[in-house]
Amino acid sequence: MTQSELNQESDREQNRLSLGSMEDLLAYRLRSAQYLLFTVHSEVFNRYKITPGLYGILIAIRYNPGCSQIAVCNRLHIDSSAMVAALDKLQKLEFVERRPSPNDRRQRALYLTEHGVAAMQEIETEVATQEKSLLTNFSTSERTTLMQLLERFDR
Amino acid sequence: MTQSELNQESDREQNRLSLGSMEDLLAYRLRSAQYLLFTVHSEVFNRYKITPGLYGILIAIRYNPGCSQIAVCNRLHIDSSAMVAALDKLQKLEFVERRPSPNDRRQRALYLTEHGVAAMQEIETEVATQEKSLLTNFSTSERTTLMQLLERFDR
DNA sequence: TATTGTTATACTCTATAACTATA
DNA sequence: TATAGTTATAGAGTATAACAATA
Repeated sequence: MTQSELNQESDREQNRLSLGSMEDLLAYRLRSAQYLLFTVHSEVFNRYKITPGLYGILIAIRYNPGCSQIAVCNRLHIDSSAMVAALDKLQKLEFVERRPSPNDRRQRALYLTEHGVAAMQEIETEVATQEKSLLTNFSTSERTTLMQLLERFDR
Repeated sequence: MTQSELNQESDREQNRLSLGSMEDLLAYRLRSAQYLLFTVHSEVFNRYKITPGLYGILIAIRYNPGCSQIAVCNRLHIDSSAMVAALDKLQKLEFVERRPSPNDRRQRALYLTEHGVAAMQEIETEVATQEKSLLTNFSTSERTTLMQLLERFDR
């Protein structure tokens, strides 16, 4: 077996091609860390038949009961036509209600159902627990530093 | 105008519904920061008719000339059938060549074309410049801290 | 006139299964 | 038997334009 064949073998086992300068890119590091979080959380999301995107919508409604669809769209950078399909799904899962808005008859006021509230409490707890266990080898000050640095990219 | 109408008005202007506990989630902060980076880089990617995903593939090939498709798939968590379409695009853009592998006739050895090498030099420079300008209000030590913390999520 | 939500549509991304040629 | 690459296909996500109801 030649040296180049050995390298290929080792690559295959480790799944580790070099990505050169990309490994020093913030965009790559963010994507890479997010991929890990996504993988860890996906089991919970699957169990409740939602996705990270739908989870964001549920959170927005949970903390802003009665908000309009467009408000959620703007906050989460979701297209208004995509929001229709997403809410249809969440309504079918009986997590969300669309009620007529008292202020503006064009708008729908969004609310979690009782079932939605209960499910969200469970999901939020599980997600938070998973994050904590992912951060066990980070000190308290490292965690706050990381969060504070990331917050500075908000907007 | 009532107080609730004022709140709605202010929400609309600021696009700022509260996301409650989600704002303390690492997963949310990562996604949020990544969205900003994605937005900033998208103009460059559009100009070269590529996407962040295709950029990752180009980088992998650039730093591992002659690598197989499956090696890139494994490194970047891309499905092998999706890789076919991605490489078809990159070949049509004349960024990439698929050559027969000398070691294993099942494999294709991937290489950047001359045009691909030139384009990648330009793109990598622009991307790095954009990141630098995004990080202007971070001190040198803040930047290294951020990157080192994020690296610890790598696998 | 402008905005909210909807539909229709199209395009991309992703994932699965079945196939081929090679090992 | 197993692997690399391909095709076909179906599902999800995303974006655009046109529309009805309402402001």
